[in-house]
Amino acid sequence: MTVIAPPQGLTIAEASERTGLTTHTLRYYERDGLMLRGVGRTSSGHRVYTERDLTWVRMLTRLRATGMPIREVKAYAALCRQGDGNETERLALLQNHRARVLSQLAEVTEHLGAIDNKIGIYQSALERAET
Amino acid sequence: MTVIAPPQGLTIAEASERTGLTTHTLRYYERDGLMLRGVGRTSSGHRVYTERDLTWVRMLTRLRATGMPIREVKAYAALCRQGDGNETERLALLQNHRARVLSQLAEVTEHLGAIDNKIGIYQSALERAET
DNA sequence: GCTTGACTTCGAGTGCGCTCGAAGCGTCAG
DNA sequence: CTGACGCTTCGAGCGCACTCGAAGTCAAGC
Repeated sequence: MTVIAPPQGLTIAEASERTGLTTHTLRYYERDGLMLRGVGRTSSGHRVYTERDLTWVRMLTRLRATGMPIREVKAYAALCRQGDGNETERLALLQNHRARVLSQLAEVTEHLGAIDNKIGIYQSALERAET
Repeated sequence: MTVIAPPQGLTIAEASERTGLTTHTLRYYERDGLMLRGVGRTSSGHRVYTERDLTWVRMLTRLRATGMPIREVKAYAALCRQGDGNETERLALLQNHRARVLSQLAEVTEHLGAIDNKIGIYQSALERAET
């Protein structure tokens, strides 16, 4: 019967829809300690997602989408959870990640260039064949 | 006792060194049908890698490094193995892959931008803190 | 008051791509 | 002749990130 999300809160189904993650994955992330804090519950135990939760999930999604392993996201979440005073560590973690992503982008781009060459070879072979 | 590579051939250890793949991985690729043709053997059954084999392994590495799944590499290998006449399919496969890689690059780049913003925020927060 | 269905927890299962270990053999230095 | 080494095959195991299924609960509509 459609759980009514309490004022300002979203059900897990709504959170799923807005983040593009499945409800399974959202629960898994919470279980695994990737959320900033445990997600709130209604009196009946249903999850209530706030906008802050969604904002965090979106950040988390960016980290994951750029290849940060779960365990490192977890470490970052732990730092944020701890509160003020460790900004230097958080910054270092993100900069580290940034460097890795950049070098991976460069690598992929280089490989792509070689693949493009191959594509070019097939294309001109086919052109020659059809004349 | 150091297997003497036959004229123009390389042992799996040498192939490993030149490709950066472990001998385990090289054997696994062959087992799994990713090689163009089975790698040659000496009379005693040891693998003999030719330059052509290495060239193929390097292509294969590029495909893998850009995220092509093993099963698709296998499909591409099968097309090449089949010989002339399916260049259109090979081209389509590569172009398809190229498109996926490009959109993935774009996505990662976009996420990276957001992460960069976060980094900027931490940096200016830290600067403000130390004055 | 009963059915419905979206939620809950828990733990097991899946797919991918390696990665590793065990057991055996062939060749050569000593 | 012996021992060591580097290969061989085969099959099992692993790490990651989900993904799924089962069994139960709870609130609302009929």
